[in-house]
Amino acid sequence: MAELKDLTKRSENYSQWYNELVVKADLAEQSAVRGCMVIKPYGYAIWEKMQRILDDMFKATGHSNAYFPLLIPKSYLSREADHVEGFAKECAVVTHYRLKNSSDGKGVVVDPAAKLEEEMIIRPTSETIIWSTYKNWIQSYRDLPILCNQWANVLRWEMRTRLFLRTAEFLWQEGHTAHATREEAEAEANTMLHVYNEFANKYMAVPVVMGVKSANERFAGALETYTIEGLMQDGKALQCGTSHFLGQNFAKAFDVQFMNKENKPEYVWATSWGVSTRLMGALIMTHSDDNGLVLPPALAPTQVVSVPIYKNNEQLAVIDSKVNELVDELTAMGISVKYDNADNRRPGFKFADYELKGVPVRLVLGARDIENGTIEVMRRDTLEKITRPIEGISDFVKALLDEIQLNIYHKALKMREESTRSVDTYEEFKTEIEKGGFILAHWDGTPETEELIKAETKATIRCIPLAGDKTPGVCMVTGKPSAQRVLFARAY
RNA sequence: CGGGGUGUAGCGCAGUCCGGUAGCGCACCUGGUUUGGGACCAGGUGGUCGCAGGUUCGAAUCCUGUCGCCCCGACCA
Repeated sequence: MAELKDLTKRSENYSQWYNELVVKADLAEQSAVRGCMVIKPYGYAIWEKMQRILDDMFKATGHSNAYFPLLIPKSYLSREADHVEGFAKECAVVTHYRLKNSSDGKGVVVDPAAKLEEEMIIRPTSETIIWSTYKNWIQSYRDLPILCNQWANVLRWEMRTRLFLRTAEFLWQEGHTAHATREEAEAEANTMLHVYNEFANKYMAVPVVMGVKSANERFAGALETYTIEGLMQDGKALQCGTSHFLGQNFAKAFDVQFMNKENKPEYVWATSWGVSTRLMGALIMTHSDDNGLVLPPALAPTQVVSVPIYKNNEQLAVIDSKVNELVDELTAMGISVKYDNADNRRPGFKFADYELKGVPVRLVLGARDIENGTIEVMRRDTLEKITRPIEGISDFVKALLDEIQLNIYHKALKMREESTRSVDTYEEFKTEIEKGGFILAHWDGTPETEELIKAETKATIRCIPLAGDKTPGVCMVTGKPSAQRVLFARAY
């Protein structure tokens, strides 16, 4: 049972609030292993729901799951120049395959005789191992497309870590597809961006902006990186998912050619795309409040919790039978419901605990309600309590869950819209960026200008939005022409 | 790798300046009364004070060394 001390207020120290919430809501904790995280059962249950929905969406768009090795020979990583440069600084390396007893009799040491001829990298991402494999799978245009996804863990040796947002090891899915034409690969990258967009908006209730990354922020080895960007409650942006058009870079690096319909050899076109347990961070930082987690009904492991209030066993027996009926009804409607009649916690404790855990709806039934034929309904998003006739309560709860899902989305969307503004001068930009949020501004399209802005303000271009205002203008820094406004923010 | 903190019960901390029987809150256990928003009363369990030396009659406290962790920065999804 979680310890139910009050959380730090969000407004006082957002980072501290976030960390406490993750730990106290029983989602995850820091492991003793450097930079790594233990995802606890409650947190994992949410991740599993995300996985299941995403997996269905991938299948619906024609993809299949597969699995590739954790270890990547060092030479593979260096085949693609940009790729190795992007990841080299954060790779864990396996150099030996055996331990032996220490000569002083205490513990074990690495056996120097067991040095690997070629070191292995623990995958930071799987493009290289997968493309070395795809080489053997592809001879003809008839072998294409290959549409694979894998659910896996990856390791990036980060300097500083934060639960869910940046951990050394993290869980994710990575899709890796191979196509016969450029158009098809570009369409695939675009399709998956939209899958992520739908998932974030519809299921996570996290409004995101779809866009293209600038060259500086592009994935190492990609020709184009598409992204969904969210805005957290503290005004910082969070990259929630990316989809990359890789062109023929990896096909060339791993010499993956196929015979096209004209019987001519051609390099394969590629995409990769991924979302990670970082989405858990996005979920937490978008909706939660000072009472704890607020979960969208679509992802809440428990959507409804029922708590009885009674003075003696006779009363409890009556309430039990009434609630059990209700539980059956709700379960039959596909709603996950928990009846907590454990008598080792008092009602007030349970209320606070389920609020901390973000359960969307709470039903309270007491002797008073039994007499009146009523039940108390509390919704987590607004914390409003109402007492209603118990008759027809299942339908009411089902509708309420849908309403909560929409309400938290609109609340987050409203917050984002209020935190998004356009500026035209660099001076104004410098003032506004201090207040947090998204800023739309003109940029001349050069990496140099972007770097200057980053160095002076810590703000980066989150993306060049796909939708919205496409009016040209002039760069706020250099005065050179700009095709459209781009989205700036300080980011996690 | 730089700058700043910190290490005392499962967790959060006081005690360290000025050496003298190791404490508080939470959690946990037992019994009772309670139960419509984080219960109360009584009793109880639990700590080689990060580690190693030194000074002293006596060290959580002073000295020396060492290790770990946290925060800020560089790096980054």
